[in-house]
Amino acid sequence: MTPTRAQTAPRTRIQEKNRASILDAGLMVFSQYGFRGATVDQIAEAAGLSKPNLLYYFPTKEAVHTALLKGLLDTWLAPLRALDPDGDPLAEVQAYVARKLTLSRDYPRESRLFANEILQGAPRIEPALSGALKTLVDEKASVIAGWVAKGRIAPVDPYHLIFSIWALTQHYADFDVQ
Amino acid sequence: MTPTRAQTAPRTRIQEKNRASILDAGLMVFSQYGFRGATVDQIAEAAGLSKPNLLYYFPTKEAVHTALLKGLLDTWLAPLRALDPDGDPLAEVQAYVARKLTLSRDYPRESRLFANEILQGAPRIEPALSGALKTLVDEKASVIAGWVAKGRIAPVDPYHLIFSIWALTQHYADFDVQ
DNA sequence: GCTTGATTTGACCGTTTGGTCAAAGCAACG
DNA sequence: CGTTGCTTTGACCAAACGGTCAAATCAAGC
Repeated sequence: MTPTRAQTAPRTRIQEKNRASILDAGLMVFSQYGFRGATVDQIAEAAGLSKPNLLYYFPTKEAVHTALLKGLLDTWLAPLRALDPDGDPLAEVQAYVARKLTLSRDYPRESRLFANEILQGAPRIEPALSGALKTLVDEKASVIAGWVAKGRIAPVDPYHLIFSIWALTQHYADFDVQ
Repeated sequence: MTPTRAQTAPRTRIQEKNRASILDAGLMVFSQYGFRGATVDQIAEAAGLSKPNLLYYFPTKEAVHTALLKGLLDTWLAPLRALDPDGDPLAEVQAYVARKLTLSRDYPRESRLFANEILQGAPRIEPALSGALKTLVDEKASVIAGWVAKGRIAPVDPYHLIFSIWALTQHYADFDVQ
């Protein structure tokens, strides 16, 4: 009925394949040039499609970008989500670092896309981020603060710790051109 | 004679003022949207000038960007350059961190401009960077390696150390919107 | 106040951009 | 084979883009 396919569940095999190609191409182009710097033609060519064909699967350029960010958040938040308040602090933090590092290494384009969005003041991620991510960060920061209070780890600012790990792992991905 | 003003030495008061306005505006816009995402109109408006008037001082959009990067490198390399091989290792590294942190805090836009350029694979900075910066980094890395060899500091990979400091300080600037 | 050179701008140009649309191609199923 | 609905595309559009140009404005010395 509606000309544009549903975002949630691709029906046919060909739709699944093309949507995947577009997202993959979009990830590549957006992460390099940012939202405004990326062109639909560029993404379409990288996906092996014509421009109108791409617009058949995603109504606008922004729709591709939004879909990427949405799919990204889950993956990106997973390592932090797994931080267990009842586990051994040092082991938990080390596990978190390891997971985050693996992510940044395995998904450098996702990491760059995220960094690029942040650079622009996160205008498109704000709704999804300020809700889920901020809550999660606050929650896990209080977990770390609890460990500090019980003297189980050295006294550090929890936000500083999360932030430092994030910065370090992300930059390993961002700067791998050097 | 030539319609475009010389890049090196602005003559009149008004030229100096306008060139400064343009560079300031360009820094703001480029650091947010990247090279391709930034528009000349946007920069001109931010500088309080008309588009043709901006093009009167800088022949192209790329000229503004190049001028910014060129002026940036000196400032950016200064903290690393000051690392003294004959000084006390710990004090030297701490001083370097402090200088770099101050820079990233005082010049967040410059930091973002640099990060944005890196994200795009540094297509415009390559000539100036691969020469000066790479040599400098290699040089200072060998200084740190010397300290390690003499047992004056804990054994760390010099590149890893420099890289870590860079990543951390830079991200303090990049992510200050959060 | 007139001249000279620096400065500023409105109008314009060719290209690229995001997006539309009608028509064509295609696969599957009766 | 013919119909039905999914897929693809060439042609097109209005807006925005980087950049040009001739003409207007301005500042300053004579």
